[in-house]
Amino acid sequence: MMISTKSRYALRFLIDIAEHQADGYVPLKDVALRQEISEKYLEIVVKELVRDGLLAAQRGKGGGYRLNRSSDEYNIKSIIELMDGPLAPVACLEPGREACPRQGSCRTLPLWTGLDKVISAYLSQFTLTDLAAAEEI
Amino acid sequence: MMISTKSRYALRFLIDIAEHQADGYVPLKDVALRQEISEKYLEIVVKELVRDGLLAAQRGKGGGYRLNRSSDEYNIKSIIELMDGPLAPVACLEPGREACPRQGSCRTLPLWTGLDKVISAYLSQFTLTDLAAAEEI
DNA sequence: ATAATTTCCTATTGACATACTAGGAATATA
DNA sequence: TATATTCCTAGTATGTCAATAGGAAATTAT
Repeated sequence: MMISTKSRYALRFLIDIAEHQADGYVPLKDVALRQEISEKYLEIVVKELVRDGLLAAQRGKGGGYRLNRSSDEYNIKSIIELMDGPLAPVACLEPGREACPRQGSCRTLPLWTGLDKVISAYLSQFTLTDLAAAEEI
Repeated sequence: MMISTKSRYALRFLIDIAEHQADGYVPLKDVALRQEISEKYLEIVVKELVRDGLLAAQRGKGGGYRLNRSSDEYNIKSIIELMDGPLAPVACLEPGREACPRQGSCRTLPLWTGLDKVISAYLSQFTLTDLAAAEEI
């Protein structure tokens, strides 16, 4: 398993907001109830989404969260990378990493590079809109 | 990062054996030296490969390991699953798991199912032969 | 036979990340 | 002013991963 609970919760939170923000700010409590996720843990997840500008937050009574942009501007790959860090299947492919000394002769590197491409390409093609709307992708 | 050190070492071990077994049994020590992997840890990895019939082992002086079949009969996906367990990107897709109660309404499930397919399809298409031979895949 | 080599077996450990909990402060509205 | 909500800091339990340690069993080369 490679996609963390944090990423999965973040996606479900964003989708839930996308589906309910028509009525104004959506309180975290409501999402936690609908999605059956611990409020306290969800707070931690959502904090990062706010900090990175994906969500607008409003404190106090009547407050909550709403999306900062239209839902087709939220790329799925970006969201996951925001929560989990690089999607690279092996450490030596993570960005900002010094080159592995075995790189030249490594028989497995091309395999991992290809896998990385396939995963990135797949996740890059979807946005929140796709997930909120679709029964099937 | 999703591919464990165990899987990566297993692949490198098998490839190394494939490239050197012409001379007879290949001792673990030699592979560990060439691949710069801790002998003791490699033992643990290799033990599983033997137990599952991928490798034949010969004890004592002049002993070591060799492949049990021809190298194009070693599927990469199978090897990784042997070491790491299911490749499913999320727990709810792991085989032998009771169905998630939210399954019907889950907005993210199709995403994970699709990702799982893409990863499986990619890794299924290669064998040890491809890795041992290829500079590029 | 014997020494050397090699696999096999059991146990332990340190480090780290993940998922989650707890309590309350700050803020805004009804 | 009461209430509802986000925000902030801290702590914790659990588990997994990668690696180490020490030696027993087996087999061969000499």
